[in-house]
Amino acid sequence: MDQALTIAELISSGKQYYLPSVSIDNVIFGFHENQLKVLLLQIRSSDNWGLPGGYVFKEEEIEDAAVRVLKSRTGLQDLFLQQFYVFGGTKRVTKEILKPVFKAIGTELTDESWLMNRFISIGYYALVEYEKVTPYPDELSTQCTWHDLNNLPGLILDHKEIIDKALETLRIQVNHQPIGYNLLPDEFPLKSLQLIYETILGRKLDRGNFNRKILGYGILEKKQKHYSGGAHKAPYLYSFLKEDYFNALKTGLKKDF
Amino acid sequence: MDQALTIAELISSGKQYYLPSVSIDNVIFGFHENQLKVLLLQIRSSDNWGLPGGYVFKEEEIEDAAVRVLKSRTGLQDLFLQQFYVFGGTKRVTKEILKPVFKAIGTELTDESWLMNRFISIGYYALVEYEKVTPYPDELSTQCTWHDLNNLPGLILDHKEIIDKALETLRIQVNHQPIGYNLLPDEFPLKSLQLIYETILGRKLDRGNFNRKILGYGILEKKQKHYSGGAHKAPYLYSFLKEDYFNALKTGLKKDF
DNA sequence: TTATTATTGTGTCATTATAACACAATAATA
DNA sequence: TATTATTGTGTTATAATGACACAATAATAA
Repeated sequence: MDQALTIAELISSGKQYYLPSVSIDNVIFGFHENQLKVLLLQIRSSDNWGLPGGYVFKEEEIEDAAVRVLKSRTGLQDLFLQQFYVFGGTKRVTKEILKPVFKAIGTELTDESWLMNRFISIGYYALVEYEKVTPYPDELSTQCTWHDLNNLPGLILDHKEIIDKALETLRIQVNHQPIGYNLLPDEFPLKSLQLIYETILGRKLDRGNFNRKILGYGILEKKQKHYSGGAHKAPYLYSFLKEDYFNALKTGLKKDF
Repeated sequence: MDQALTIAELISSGKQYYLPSVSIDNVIFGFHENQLKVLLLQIRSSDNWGLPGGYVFKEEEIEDAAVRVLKSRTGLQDLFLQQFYVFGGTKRVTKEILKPVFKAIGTELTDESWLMNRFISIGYYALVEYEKVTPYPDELSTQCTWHDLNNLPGLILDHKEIIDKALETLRIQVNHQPIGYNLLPDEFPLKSLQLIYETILGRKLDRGNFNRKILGYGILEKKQKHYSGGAHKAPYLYSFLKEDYFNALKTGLKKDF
């Protein structure tokens, strides 16, 4: 699942290039139309979707592998991937799922293929600015598109569980991660940031209290007004003061305990 | 590194039993004499110490493997292991470290041994009640003892990094983990719980404020007084109300954001 | 031109949480 | 009986939180 290898090569001789038993799955979150989205690939020959994942070269750092895999399967690059969990179930990969996929691209996968072995999968997540992304699918997939978190399609293997775990991790680490920094454009209204926090935390926040609190951290800079075209008062735009933001995150936006 | 296999078998035919490329390392925290401790094995033939780790059987769930490995290397069982990170560096295992270890137990390890391959290691941590533990070392180790976190001996591979990461994870998740539940005996004075929080958070807490706060969560039950023998007032002992405690942890002891 | 609508920026206020310190009570020892 | 160390609890100032209020203001409709 790397650009350097064709599918045929992957099947026939992937074993000699890749680290056995280890795979990567990336959960990419985006924010658009006031909703948190996740990037999925439609598996060729099926109605099922999957996360952009792949394998690790024998002499490659796993983080580098996560970055490379994501680029080759979706075209995305220059984003901050964060490892969050390992999915190690013995029943993760089944031939019922893999065989039709490879058949659809004109290749036969035998029971003896190294791809049919057990793989544990290292989960990475990233938050990306939706507008900056033009994902394109690889050979194995027919589509690469954003999906609403509340309305996911059928997912292969344990990918639903992986997405849920990524979101849970994000929730627990909400005060230690640069939530809005990567999900929003350079300039944005406070309401957008509030909606992201509400989605991640799974509850409504009071607008006034949210504004005062987030501004109180001293990590935002007020910019010009934004005339949205709606029949209402125009909000000010803000941008992150990157240095102050990352300094504040070191100890957490709110102290623990 | 399992009881069913001898060291000789591990070297000669481990490859056919174990999942390639994947290993486990356990960080076991204990609390004794008002200090947070970590359990280490002294590597035979050296002054270096290491975490109790091992390998995963081909058809074994990784969590089961973590439990089995810990039992076989230290004798510990019935504790709650929590996965926290994967260490995937390409340079983790070096022959300079492994060879002398196996030589010391009378076995030669060649460059071609499967043990010399690259392994990524899945980190698990557990909090255990110090008094309930009688660790004993396995064949590869001369000692299995507790070490003060502030005074660690020389550690092999990236085990220092693994311990640091475990502690950092614990710190971030402090409001979502049953911190004291596993580290303390059934009944304990509030001061002991306070010291654990102070160690994990790395700062002093005010006694009065801590008492009021922790009691305010309604997760502790007051028991009889404990006459310690010291020249001072005797503290009350407390025990956790297990059900209430775990319910409170679901949303976190303190709400995020 | 004026009224209507939706949303913004900011204000208020009661409640709760936090931090820092105070002090009497009390086991054991001198 | 005095001393010592530590406990349970109290006080007070400051800060954070949650719930709601209301005038200001873009765009649209009357």
